Amino acid sequence: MSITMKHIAELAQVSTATVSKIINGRDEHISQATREKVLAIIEENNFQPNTVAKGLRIKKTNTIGFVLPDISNPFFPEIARGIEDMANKMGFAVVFCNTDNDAKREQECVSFLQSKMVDGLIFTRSLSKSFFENYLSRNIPTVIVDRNIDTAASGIGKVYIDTPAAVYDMTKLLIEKGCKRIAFISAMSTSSKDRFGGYRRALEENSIPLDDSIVYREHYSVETGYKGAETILSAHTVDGIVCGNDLIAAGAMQAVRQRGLSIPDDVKLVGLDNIYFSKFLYPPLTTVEQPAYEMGMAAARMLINNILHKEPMFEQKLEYKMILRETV
Amino acid sequence: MSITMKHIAELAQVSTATVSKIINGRDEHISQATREKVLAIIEENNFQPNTVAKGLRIKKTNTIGFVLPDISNPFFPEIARGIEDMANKMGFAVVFCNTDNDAKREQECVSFLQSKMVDGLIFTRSLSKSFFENYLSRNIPTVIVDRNIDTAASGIGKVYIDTPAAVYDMTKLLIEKGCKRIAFISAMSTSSKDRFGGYRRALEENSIPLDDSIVYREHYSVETGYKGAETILSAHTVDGIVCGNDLIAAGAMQAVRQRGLSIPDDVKLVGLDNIYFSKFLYPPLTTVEQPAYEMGMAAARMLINNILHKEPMFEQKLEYKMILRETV
DNA sequence: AATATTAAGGTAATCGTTTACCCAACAAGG
DNA sequence: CCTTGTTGGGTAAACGATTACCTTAATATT
Repeated sequence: MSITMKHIAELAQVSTATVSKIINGRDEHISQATREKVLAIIEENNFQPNTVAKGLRIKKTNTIGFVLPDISNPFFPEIARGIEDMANKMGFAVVFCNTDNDAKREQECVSFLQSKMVDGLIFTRSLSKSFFENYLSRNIPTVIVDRNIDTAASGIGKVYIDTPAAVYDMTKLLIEKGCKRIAFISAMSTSSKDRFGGYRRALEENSIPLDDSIVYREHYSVETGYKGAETILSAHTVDGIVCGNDLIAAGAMQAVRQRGLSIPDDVKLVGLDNIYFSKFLYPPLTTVEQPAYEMGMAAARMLINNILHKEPMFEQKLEYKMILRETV
Repeated sequence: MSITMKHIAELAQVSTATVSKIINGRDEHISQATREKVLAIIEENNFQPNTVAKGLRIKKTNTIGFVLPDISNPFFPEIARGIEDMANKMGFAVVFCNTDNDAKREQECVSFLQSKMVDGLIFTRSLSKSFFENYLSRNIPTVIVDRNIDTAASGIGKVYIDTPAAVYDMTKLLIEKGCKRIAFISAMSTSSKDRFGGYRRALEENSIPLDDSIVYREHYSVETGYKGAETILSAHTVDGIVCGNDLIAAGAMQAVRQRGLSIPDDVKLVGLDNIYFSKFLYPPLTTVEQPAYEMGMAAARMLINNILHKEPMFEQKLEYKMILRETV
């Protein structure tokens, strides 16, 4: 039985309208005396307006939803934190929803968040574009982070990093370091402009033939890294491995080491993401830093500016940075 | 301008009361024909009741709040995910709130969550007990996870692990492995029954004198681990280090290695938490697994059972497990 | 002096659901 | 035929805030 505006109004002997006006700064026509009295009573009773009721009334909840595959995947908490911090700074809350990369769950997340009247949505690594196209009709402000999906002038914001270029750079680095036979382990993807594209382009430009038998693609997970490296190394000899992300690199490193091969002498290896733990791998992983926290901030900023001031959405490409450590 | 129950009612030519009853299964007095018609229209229009309005009306939002220090600290996402999964399974949403270990922020988080009418709260590593005592008066169902705080029969639930015992076990392990001079690096804590207690007890029972100059306490962070180990090793020789958590261990391992010392030959080292990356440290870290995910699940289950069925809160101690890897 | 403006604050509808009651029609029992 | 019960559903008041529109009194303008 929490305290409401009505209680405050009674205590101050004014109407709830007056209290509301004071709280929301629409108080040009309220006397200083009344204002102070009401404010004092609010303070005294530790009154906090019910945001649920407010949200219902004004049809704005000052809440945004963040749809992500899995918060326990080490890459996402950084983004999440960036979103949270910026959102909080701008007066918004954020509610998370994990999809586990399942299209149905994703649908449910969106329905759920909409029923909570979120004012906007941030997606990361959204899957089905069919879903997406469908979803677009609902016109709720949306930004996608960390995926350069083709949204054809839809009014959807994007914050991303040119990962194919990063993979290109890393592959080239391996080539410059003398690698002749470079494997690729990453997640499966139907998109043409994904990480694999960067790998292929680097090989092409250096006249190294692409060899499907040393390409392994499954998920962005440690397990994929381990299995991929195992599979490849058991049948082939390679001197370099390009990993789709740091998780994969961690798994691959385990497999390499278990085969008694040394990193970087026998095989050099690069990751992508620079997650928190990459520097503690052994040897410390050479990777590229994706400014995850900044991406989160940028996404939240863009979204909330759109919600609040109708500022238009746009595409924002953030710079990555190669982190040279000891695996090459 | 989203679709509402009123639209559905109009389309079906019934009252909103009827629609509501059907949706909520209070439909003993609704004919099968009407039920089917309404359901079909709901389906067709993809109608989702507005949970904000519902929450306001029934004073239940089916939402719980999770107050934590920092989601980007690798230990928390696991708990968070456990909470989320169990909550979702039981029909609840969870909204997160990061406090950054700041008492004022913590207050704000609670106010914020209360204004969102959350039905219950989960805290982890809450700081100020003064705050806590104060807060208790508001009687909203609460459970604390991962901290054995003394709440004196307050109706607050607890899910925790006997970390002092775990630290005791780990210290003893070091002693059994032949360590004679064992440092301790952890976070500062005023609680008597914290990790330090386990360390001290193990030393006492083995007649090893406690030496304050090889005890370093600051935060649960990599930096603390690094600085602590540096500080201690620059002035003393030790052959074992007990670390308050795996983050600290990771930092300490860096410092040890930088001094040219070998792990585990020159110095043995144990952590606590078994975070995801501990096995990828070099060498893989010996630590104790705290079932973080299970803790999250247990906490959410206890809380929601209390909310839903008034089941009483209780204390739940979860078992830890030593994970023997290669740092001892 | 008559009128217009402004200051200060109140009234009541509204947001989308839920639910305690109410009502009508019909069947069964006495 | 009258009462009672049941079935099928509607009415309207909440929930807690916001806000367009009123009202009243005081002051300013012509």
